[in-house]
Amino acid sequence: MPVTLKQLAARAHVHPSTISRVANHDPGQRIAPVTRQRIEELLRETEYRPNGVARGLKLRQTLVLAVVIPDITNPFFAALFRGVEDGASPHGYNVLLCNTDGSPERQRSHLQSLHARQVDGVILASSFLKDPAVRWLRQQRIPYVLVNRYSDQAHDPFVGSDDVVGARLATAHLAALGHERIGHLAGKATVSTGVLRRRGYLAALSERGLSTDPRLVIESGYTEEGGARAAQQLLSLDDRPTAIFAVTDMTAVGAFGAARRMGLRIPQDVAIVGYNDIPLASRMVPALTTVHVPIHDFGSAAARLLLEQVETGEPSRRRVIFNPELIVRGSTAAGAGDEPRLPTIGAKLR
Amino acid sequence: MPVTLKQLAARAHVHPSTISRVANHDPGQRIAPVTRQRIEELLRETEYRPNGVARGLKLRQTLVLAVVIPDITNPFFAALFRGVEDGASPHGYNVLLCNTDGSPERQRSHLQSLHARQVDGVILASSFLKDPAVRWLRQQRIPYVLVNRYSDQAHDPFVGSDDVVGARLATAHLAALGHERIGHLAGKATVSTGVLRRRGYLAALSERGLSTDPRLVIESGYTEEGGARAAQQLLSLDDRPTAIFAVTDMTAVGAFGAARRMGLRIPQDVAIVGYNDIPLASRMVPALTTVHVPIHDFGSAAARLLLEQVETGEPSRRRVIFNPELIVRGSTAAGAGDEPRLPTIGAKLR
DNA sequence: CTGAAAGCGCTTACAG
DNA sequence: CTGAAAGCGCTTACAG
Repeated sequence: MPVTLKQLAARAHVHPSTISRVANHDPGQRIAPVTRQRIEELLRETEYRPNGVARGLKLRQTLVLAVVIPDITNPFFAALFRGVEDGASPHGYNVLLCNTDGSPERQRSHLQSLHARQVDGVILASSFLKDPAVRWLRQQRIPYVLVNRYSDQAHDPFVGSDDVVGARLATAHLAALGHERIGHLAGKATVSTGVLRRRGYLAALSERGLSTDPRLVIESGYTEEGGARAAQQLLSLDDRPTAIFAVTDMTAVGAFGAARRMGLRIPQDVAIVGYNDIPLASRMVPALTTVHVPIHDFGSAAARLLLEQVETGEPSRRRVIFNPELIVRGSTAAGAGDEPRLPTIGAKLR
Repeated sequence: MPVTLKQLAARAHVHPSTISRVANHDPGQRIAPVTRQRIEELLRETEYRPNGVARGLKLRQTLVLAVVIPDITNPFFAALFRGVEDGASPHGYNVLLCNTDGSPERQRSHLQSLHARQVDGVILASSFLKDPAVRWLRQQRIPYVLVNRYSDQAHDPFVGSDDVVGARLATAHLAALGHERIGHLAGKATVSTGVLRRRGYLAALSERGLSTDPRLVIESGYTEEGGARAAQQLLSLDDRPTAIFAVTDMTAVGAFGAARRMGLRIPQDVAIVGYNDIPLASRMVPALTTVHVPIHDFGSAAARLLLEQVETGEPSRRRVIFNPELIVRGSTAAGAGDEPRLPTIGAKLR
């Protein structure tokens, strides 16, 4: 049992409130230098640290934040979490991590549990479009920030990038390489990134005058397995696409695997572009062309937006939008990868 | 503001304690079925959830655990965390995540902060040999479990695998392939995995009658960058090793990069073995031969050991040791990789 | 300058 | 069966 104020007070022959005052360096009250010194000595000696739970109850502030994500084993969310912790930790906050696996029920139950625990705020990276859970957060006046995925356009504090722009960049790049049949491993229709990246993909196609064959768009969700499954389907078409834009790097990884299993070469038989630029992307062979977004910055910006609200006590609608940036690597440009020793077999592109 | 017991009591015209009793389904006390029904209805209607902070103060139990690790962006720790959450969450616990980046100071300060917050227990995967922070945990009677790295042999509750056995497996495999100059990217001398895996490596060499050239052992630490640096050094030797055993998969990833940059082929010019079998290992090209350990199980077993202590109130010295298992892939056996379409250039091994 | 009290929201032993 | 009280460990407005 850690030492308590009352015990310290008994030892110092003063009232607990006096100890509390010097422990908190209370600036308003002036304490007699002699007693202050005596108490400070005692504090140091006993390594007194106020009980955070009691403090939280009294002050209505727990100094705990929560990050709610689909899955921490997805490198995107690991980098995001680091950003949050790096942003919040210097301000004295600890951060709870909750994985939902993309399930609205788990998200909901986590949020309720976090609320009961009186966390000071939550960063939500797993929200759905028109997510009732987000409305609930708003209504409960729990400070929150949405990251990467939004729920109601412009209604929530948000950190992310312009997904339409990013997806257009990716797709236009493939078109510029001469691809005419470009497939899309689509995110979910219930998630903003799914809808917007699909929209960007379609926009780029029509800007280039390319037809938009609906059979070339298959929902993959956001997992490697989903990407593999959808890519396999796409690449089994009679007139299969020569290029694929995957909604995330992880689904692109799945597509890599599927292509390999089908004996297709990347990028010669099928070019692949991902989204996010997770650390894994540049290490793949061939390295993955992708849309770079500053993941760590997403996290730290979200922490900043959240702490702002916590400290002012005012909800915010601020949005921080980063610019997506295309990174061309070997998975779309034969020979441009980081695998110079592999013989280039001659691109088929026109 | 969530609804409180007092408010509910006013609405139901009963004493707060009565509400508390039915909310907690207090089995000892019997409540009049009529009032119970009325109150249950009210509870449902208001979605009452007891304030966890107040409850924590009274019950001296916060239902919060903490996981302290070097870095969540290392896939090993992400999988470990999932194991912990999956093990603890069904029991009503939330889990704080703290990254130390391998710094004893950060570890120490996180631990103190967690203690002040009265977390119910901590899972520590970043401990050093004879770690004073671990002794401090013991002395403060904070329930804890060490994972993967131990501090004082057999003195702490621990979940992990036999690192000497695993390292011997890896090294013996290389020797069996005919390698005679086998390098080692070593962990730190201050960390159990570093010491034990180095020991296993040396044991395997001497069992095979191979000389142990000290220049072939270079400390890489546990990061990709460290692995790249150390591998580069190793591979620059006049009589460079033909095989490398890396203390972890992440350092092996660094070694891959270094080898590539030096124009060396894997496995023909240099064979590489890692440790842990993170998801990335099987996706590399060539796929990484490594020592498999059940990372997710590490986490859930640690959660189990921790909750055991929390619930009994007794510290434990139980140890859960999993068997490491060698997984042979393309990085040591030319042609055995998952990249069948790459031309095999002819192995140099005798 | 310091003490004493109230109160954050809960649980539970004690009465009745 | 239910109420009233005490107390978990803190902070802070109020006295003096």
